[in-house]
Amino acid sequence: MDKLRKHIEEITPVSDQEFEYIKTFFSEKKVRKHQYLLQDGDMVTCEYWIAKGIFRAFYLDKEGKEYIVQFALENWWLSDYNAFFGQVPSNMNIVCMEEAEVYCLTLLSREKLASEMHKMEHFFRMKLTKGYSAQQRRICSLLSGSPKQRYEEFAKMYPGIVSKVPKKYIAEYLGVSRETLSRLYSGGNLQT
Amino acid sequence: MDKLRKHIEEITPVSDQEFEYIKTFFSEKKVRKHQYLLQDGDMVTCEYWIAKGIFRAFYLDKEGKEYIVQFALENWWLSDYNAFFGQVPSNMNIVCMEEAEVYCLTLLSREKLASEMHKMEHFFRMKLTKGYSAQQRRICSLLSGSPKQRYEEFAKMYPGIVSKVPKKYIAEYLGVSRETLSRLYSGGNLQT
DNA sequence: TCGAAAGTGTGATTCAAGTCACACATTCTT
DNA sequence: AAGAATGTGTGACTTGAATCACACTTTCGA
Repeated sequence: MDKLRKHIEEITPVSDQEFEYIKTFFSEKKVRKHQYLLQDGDMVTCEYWIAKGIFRAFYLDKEGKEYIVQFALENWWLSDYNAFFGQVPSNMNIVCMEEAEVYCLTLLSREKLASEMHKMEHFFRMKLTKGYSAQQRRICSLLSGSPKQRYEEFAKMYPGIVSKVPKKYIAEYLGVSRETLSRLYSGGNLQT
Repeated sequence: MDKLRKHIEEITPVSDQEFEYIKTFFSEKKVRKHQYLLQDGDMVTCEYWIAKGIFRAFYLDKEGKEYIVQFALENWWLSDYNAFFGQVPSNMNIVCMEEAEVYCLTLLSREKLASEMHKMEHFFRMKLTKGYSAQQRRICSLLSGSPKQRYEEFAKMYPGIVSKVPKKYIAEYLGVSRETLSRLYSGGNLQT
């Protein structure tokens, strides 16, 4: 749990005592490759903080095609926030892609923690702020960029992901076909 | 300012006294059609709450093509949050499309307000939460939807915008060409 | 350790949407 | 009230990316 504390203290310091209390809101969970953390249609009880591992969050259209909404690595928060905050059934799936360990926080715990400790409310707000910004950049990139630009931008931003997950998922994240993505850096003038 | 109070009280009640204090953080501003609230390259000093009017927030690529990141109507918050939170020069433009009145809140004021009043921190977090969810839905729609689906979804979600702004901006928001959008509901099987 | 499954590159073909071009309608502006 | 600017529909043409198809490679699981 030390890593979680460090993560929180990137935003706001907490005393030993405070952290002891914060800890009680989380529960630990180990997840193996291919295991679902969340499935289509489930109620979303928790959000997850990833201590270790890689996940992808995607949803399926009627034809069963996958679209990746988010990757998540160590130190990231992850859930279907639409469903989590709105307390409606999820339409997303979250799957483990690499042996993982996560801490779970229910919505109730989250809100309790936020209301009892101003600094945790602040922490969550700052995290949300950063996420909001990142999403806005992604929207810009989806709207304007050619597949090539999108890929380059993504590769620059998240080199760790590019090297660790199969290309086809990157393609799904970028909104291009696997083949097109492949042609981008083989035929194309792109350094891996 | 009564409307602002009402807006805040949708999330959390505030006493007369508290609201008097909150008010001091905002400054009022009138904006006319075509006027820029924010321009490419500016430092972003404020975020804005719209008491009245319509805005569009867009950015321009190297070729000068416009991409709409967000529309904003009455009761919405608006800024280039990337630049605002990160305190870097904006790469967005915000233009008034209909006679408006806004309240301005600087980053400093915002953070001061949030740190002094837990309930305002909560308020901002809740707003951010909603915005985050909405963006996530938009990302899904951009990734998966055909132009037609995207348009239908948008029209359903924001009927007020569809009826009030020129189609070409809707097209820019959806990431399709003006012509394609036009063909969607003339040739196409789509009710206006 | 061997067969199956998953990941990847590349060609051929198709097609949806972008681009260009123009006519007409609507609304600003002075 | 007239002319300019803006908004909108529609045709013809072009094109970039999706799709389909297949070979080869790597990884995984029993």
